[in-house]
Amino acid sequence: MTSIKDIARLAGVSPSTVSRVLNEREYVRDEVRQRVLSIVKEKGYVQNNVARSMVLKRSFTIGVVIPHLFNMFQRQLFASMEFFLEQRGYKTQFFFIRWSEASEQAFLRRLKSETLDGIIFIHELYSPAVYQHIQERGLPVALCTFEKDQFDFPAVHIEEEASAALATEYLIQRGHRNIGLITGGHFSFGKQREEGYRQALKAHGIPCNPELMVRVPSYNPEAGRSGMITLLTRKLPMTAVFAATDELAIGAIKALYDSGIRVPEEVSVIGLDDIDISTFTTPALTTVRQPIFEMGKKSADLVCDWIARGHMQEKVELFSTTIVERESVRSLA
Amino acid sequence: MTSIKDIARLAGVSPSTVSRVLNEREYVRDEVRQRVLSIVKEKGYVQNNVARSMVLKRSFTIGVVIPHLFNMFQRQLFASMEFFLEQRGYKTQFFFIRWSEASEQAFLRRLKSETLDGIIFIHELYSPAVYQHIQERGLPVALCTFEKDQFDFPAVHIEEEASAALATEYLIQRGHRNIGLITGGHFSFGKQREEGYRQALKAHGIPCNPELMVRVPSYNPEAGRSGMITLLTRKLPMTAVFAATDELAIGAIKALYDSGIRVPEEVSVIGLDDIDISTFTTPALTTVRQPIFEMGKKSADLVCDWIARGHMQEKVELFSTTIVERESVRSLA
DNA sequence: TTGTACGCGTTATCAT
DNA sequence: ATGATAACGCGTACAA
Repeated sequence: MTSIKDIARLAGVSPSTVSRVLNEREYVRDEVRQRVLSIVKEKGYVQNNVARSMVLKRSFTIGVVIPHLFNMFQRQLFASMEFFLEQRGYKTQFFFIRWSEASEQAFLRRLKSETLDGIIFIHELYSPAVYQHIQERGLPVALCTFEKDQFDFPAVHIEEEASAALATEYLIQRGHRNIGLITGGHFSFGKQREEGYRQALKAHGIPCNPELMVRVPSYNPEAGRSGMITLLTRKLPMTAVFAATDELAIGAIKALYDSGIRVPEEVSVIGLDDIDISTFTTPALTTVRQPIFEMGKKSADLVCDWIARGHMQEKVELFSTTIVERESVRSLA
Repeated sequence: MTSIKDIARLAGVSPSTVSRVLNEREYVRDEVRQRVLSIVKEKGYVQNNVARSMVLKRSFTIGVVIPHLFNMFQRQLFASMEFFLEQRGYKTQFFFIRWSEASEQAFLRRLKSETLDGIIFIHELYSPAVYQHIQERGLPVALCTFEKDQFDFPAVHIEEEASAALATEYLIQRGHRNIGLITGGHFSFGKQREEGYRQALKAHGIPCNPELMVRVPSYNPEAGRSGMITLLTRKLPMTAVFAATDELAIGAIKALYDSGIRVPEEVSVIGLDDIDISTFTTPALTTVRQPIFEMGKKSADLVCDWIARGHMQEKVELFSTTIVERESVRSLA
């Protein structure tokens, strides 16, 4: 590969001058600049990033931590991040984490050996070791979709409880009283959304029936299906279900369909997230919209601004959510 | 950050010795090795990858090129790749490409400045410049889901035409004669699948009606919906539709549902890919299964073996496909 | 078995 | 305005 020295030699200047031209530094005689540039172009020379980040101690790379089996919501989130990160001149390096202590350990090792300029988490880690390392290293960071109270990291997410309450309330206002819940045990938001559901019920004087609630081990359609089957076998009166995520809702609708129960005529279903595919389910899913795109942008901004200014700014950025009315909820008028 | 020199000093040895210990090189006195190792552990020292790849001219990183708005099929594919790549000790670096000449150019520039050990394409580029660069550089490469005849690169994909013919044939065998097609114009596979559809029709003496075929600009559900609407407005007799991808099929089913046409009672729909979500549509999608997981593994193997052996091995790995019978196709008995 | 010296490609500092 | 030199952290000949 041709290096900066080759270019310097061919242009009859020193490597420093070439470097100055390439990085648009200081004053270089225009004639010299043109000469260098033309040779660069002719030779198709490009700076070696490895060498650059070695001396600069920067990699122009932001890490994004995401579950290995990321769902469609996270997929949209990180597409958004990658977009804005690139706009600001950063590359994105993904770290896929599996659901195990070992995987988190391995990640920490990798993190230490990597030269990152910043990092964004779309995935809540359990072991605090990683967060500790980041804090000690002073690495610019942003948490997306959750918070970590023990650490003073900026976070962007929605008002989880209020959003879940919004969904539940929507059901209540349409006359539903026997409302099921499908949520997950992992991650903060699963419990927070359950809490929102409880609050909405309570606010309307509806008793909270534990038999109407299930916690599934994951947040994907398969889990939603099994959760709904569980609810169904309990044979309780139930006219509506709030699924803590859209993917859960999709699985729930499927279970209903397989049992010959019509949605929304017999049972209404509402989700939370508003992922792309929710427009395309039959019936189309009524849900609560997280501003995914904006949240991705905000996360990117948080980290990039931190890097640019040299210090952290805001602590928490809360996004509000809105109901998206489609076809999966019926009014019990 | 603590460097190899710090460890050396603390252990009372030279940096080279530490390096030898870390890389399990040659003979190092066991006592010395233990001492070094314990200090490494104590200090939580990890090698600096940037410096390593600078001197080694290797990065232990495989690039994966993927469309910026990758679909669920590609998502599963690259999850599989990342899994196997990691198993073989490689990191994965993603390159998201947008649908434009400029994006491909930008990618080429990045590619040149990056130190990659190999690269996998899940996305067909138009400009040959990138392929040329890779060939000249002798970079180990694998193409996944397509081939590039002009270049001698190993490729893994399914028998596109045969698979499309399989889907069409499945419809024909169930008594369908007026079979619509929704496919896309971009990428080789769109045309190949169209060709398979034509062949199957021809093999059964069914005339190919251009009015029954639409080409949409993308392969996602939204495109599938608009494609189906187009077909519907032509008001031709049509009892079944072959959608070139599952996502297209999902959109097509949606359009049918919105028009009050029941699937499969009035119109049958078959897809191709068998992505995860296809189990959860209503009705569940009958489709042709690509062995996504295995294809991801094979792509990873192709590149890793090339690196290990120093030269390319197989040229093309063809995977066969199978029908997955679910609920979206009806027999016209 | 271990240490010394050099080089990888680049940028920053300091001369000139 | 430009060049020489050192430095980044590591691996590897080669010397000891």
